[in-house]
Amino acid sequence: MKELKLNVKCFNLKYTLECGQCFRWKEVEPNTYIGVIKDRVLKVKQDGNTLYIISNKEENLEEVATKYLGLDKDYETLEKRIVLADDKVKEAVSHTSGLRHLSQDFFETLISYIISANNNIPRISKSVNEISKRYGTKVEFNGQDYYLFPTAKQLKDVTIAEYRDCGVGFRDKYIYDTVKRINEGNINLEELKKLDTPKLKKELLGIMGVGPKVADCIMLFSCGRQEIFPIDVWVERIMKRLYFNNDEKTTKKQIAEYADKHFGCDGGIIQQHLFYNVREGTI
DNA sequence: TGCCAGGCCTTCC
DNA sequence: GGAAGGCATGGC
Repeated sequence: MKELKLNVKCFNLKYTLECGQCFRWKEVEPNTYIGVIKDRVLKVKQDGNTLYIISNKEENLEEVATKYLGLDKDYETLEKRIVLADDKVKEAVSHTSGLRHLSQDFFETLISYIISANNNIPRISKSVNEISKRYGTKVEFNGQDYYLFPTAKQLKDVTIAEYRDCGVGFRDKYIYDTVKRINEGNINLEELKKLDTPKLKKELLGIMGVGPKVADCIMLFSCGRQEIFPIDVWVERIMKRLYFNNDEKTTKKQIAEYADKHFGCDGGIIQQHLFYNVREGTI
């Protein structure tokens, strides 16, 4: 098995994989993670400015890993720019420098974030893994079995009750309906991805179980819309504390407007730093 | 035990 | 258009 070695700058594997944007990575040794992405298993280790990557599938590995991990983007310039936003952002970024957005699969992200509604990260992770194990393609890596996230086609005959058995709770019917519509051609993800952001959001909001926050996460994490600033309970809390004098009456709309005005096209990554830090208790 | 989690849907004004 | 209530389930 050939090992890919990549030189990186302004990249932190731990922050990138543990910031809550993805659900299928597991730390197996210090600074070493195994995860399943669209079509393969990756084992990634970071040692300083070097990433060591092996996979069950070596075809296009460098290209796939580079794109997935966001290594084709200039985060040095980005971070230098976002810390100028204000001292609160600067403080947050000082704890989590090197955190990047991944470029994740659209369908997997859609289903995962439908599951995320009023849920917690460990349980989301558990459900996504269970769906993969039951319905996804099995692949072998280092003598162990892993499962790709299933395609819509592979989920064609799955019933609402079977989703429920995967631990998704009341979101079972939303997943069922979404998969059904995709398989009927009623929703075409490839076409959606080409839409401009307002149109894309409108289409996503037409999917059962997808509201404003879930739509935002999908657009940010799998459609490359970097300016999107998702507001969940954690971000709402920290934004109120940092920018609205802890005023309980502050609305999500006010927070969204503030983020748009002050963070602009960098809203997405700033949100991610705030989210990670507030959960860790570092801001 | 009761509250909370990367909220959304339905119902009712 | 906005407010209130319900919702599965595991962790604390």
